[in-house]
Amino acid sequence: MGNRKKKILLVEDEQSLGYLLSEYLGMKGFEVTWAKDGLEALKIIEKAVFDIAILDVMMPKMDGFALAERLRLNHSDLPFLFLTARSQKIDVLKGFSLGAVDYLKKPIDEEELVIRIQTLLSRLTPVLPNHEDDIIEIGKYTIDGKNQKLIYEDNFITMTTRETELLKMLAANKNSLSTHKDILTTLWGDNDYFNRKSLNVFITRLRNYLKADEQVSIENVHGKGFILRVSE
Amino acid sequence: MGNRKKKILLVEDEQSLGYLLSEYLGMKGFEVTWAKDGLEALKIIEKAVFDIAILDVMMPKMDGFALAERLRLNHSDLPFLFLTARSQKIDVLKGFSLGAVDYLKKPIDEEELVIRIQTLLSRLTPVLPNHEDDIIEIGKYTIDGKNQKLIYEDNFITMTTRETELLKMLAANKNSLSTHKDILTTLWGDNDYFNRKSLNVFITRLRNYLKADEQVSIENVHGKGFILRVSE
DNA sequence: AAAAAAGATTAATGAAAGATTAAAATGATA
DNA sequence: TATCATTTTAATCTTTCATTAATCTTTTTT
Repeated sequence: MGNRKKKILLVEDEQSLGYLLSEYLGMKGFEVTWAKDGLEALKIIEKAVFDIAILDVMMPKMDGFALAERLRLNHSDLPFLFLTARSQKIDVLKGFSLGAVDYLKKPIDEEELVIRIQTLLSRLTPVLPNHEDDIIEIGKYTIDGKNQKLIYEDNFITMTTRETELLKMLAANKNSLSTHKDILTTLWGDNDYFNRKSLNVFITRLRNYLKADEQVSIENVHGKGFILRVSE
Repeated sequence: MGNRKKKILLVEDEQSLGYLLSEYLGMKGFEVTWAKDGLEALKIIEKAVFDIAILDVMMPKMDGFALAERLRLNHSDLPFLFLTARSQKIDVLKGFSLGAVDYLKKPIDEEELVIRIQTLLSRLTPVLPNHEDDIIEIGKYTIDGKNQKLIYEDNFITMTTRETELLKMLAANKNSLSTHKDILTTLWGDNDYFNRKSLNVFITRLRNYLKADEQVSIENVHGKGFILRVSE
């Protein structure tokens, strides 16, 4: 049965540590793919299946948390563990709430890392059917995330990838604020002037899709972000 | 090795067609035995070994299907092909499920018949195992995975291995996304640029096969994969 | 109330993905 | 080895979609 090489996605911006870890883990019989930042990781993950991901928390642009959030949205079945230099309680909690399965503080003890990975992999193996349906109900709408459909009564619209991600993110905390910053770092990987403009375009498009049910609307909080409002 | 004359059992009640075919096939180097009905065929088959049988579906007393069933029971290694004037979907499917290797509609094109017999004889040598039926219904189509046939009303297409695998995979989760990644890793074993191009070619071919029933279509989800949609 | 900032809307653009057809390579058979 | 079916690669055309741009509206600040 599961005797193939386990695949690890390592996301680490720091050259020396990344190299060290990928070499060491490779030596230990894992198949390691090393991504230098969150965006690269997302691209890689579209093309291959991994058993576990190791994420550095501190990275430029899309940090470990933002990446984890993104992973939760699209690849909810991939377990991950965090590497962190910081070690405040708040960070740890946030990580676990995002679905982290473990936490390791830098400097890394390579042997311990391998042991943790192995126990995690063995523990997690039977947890495969975590492959939720990815369905969210919003008023009279149903968001089918997997198929990128927005279903209303007997009809459906095929949404683009960005539209789907954005709507899912808004829906995930409906009736409460999704800040520009959160949305942009999670979905775009970077919070700048142009991406914010882009976000506005998508908000307009979603509003269009959602206008059949007047119980549902996307509300702007000036200077802060957006709220997907569902009154019932 | 097999350079002896191939033996054909022709079961055909109609005098003129039976005569014509046995003469023609004899001329083409086959050794033909002509039985005028199912019962006679059974008697003959007790005494001699044949390479292939050609059965008319419409015969008095024991029709082609009944005979095929009987052959299955006693001589499961004898491949047969049907001749039929009728051409309802149920017939075609029933024939394949009985183990038919091909189907020919009357009026018979003798040359085509010879070609089909020859290819069947060469192809069928190792095909003995009579495993599961492997039948999937998609709209008005029936996918016969075992025989790699796509059946639509009175017609069928013989698909290639890849075509069949791909269609089966799409059909296995119809109306829901099959990602590039899944398809390519499962069917091609590797998810790269060229295989994806190859996949596109097969999608085009399948779309062609499927265009007779407009309830059935293969939908693209940009950047993600394909959905075999069946609207009903 | 005027000016400035943020947001909304519609349209234009360019790069990437997909579709299609044909040609070449591969692999099995005779 | 030549042949035939099948798959892959190539070349070309079309569509899709995120972004950018341009313009208009609303909100906030002064």
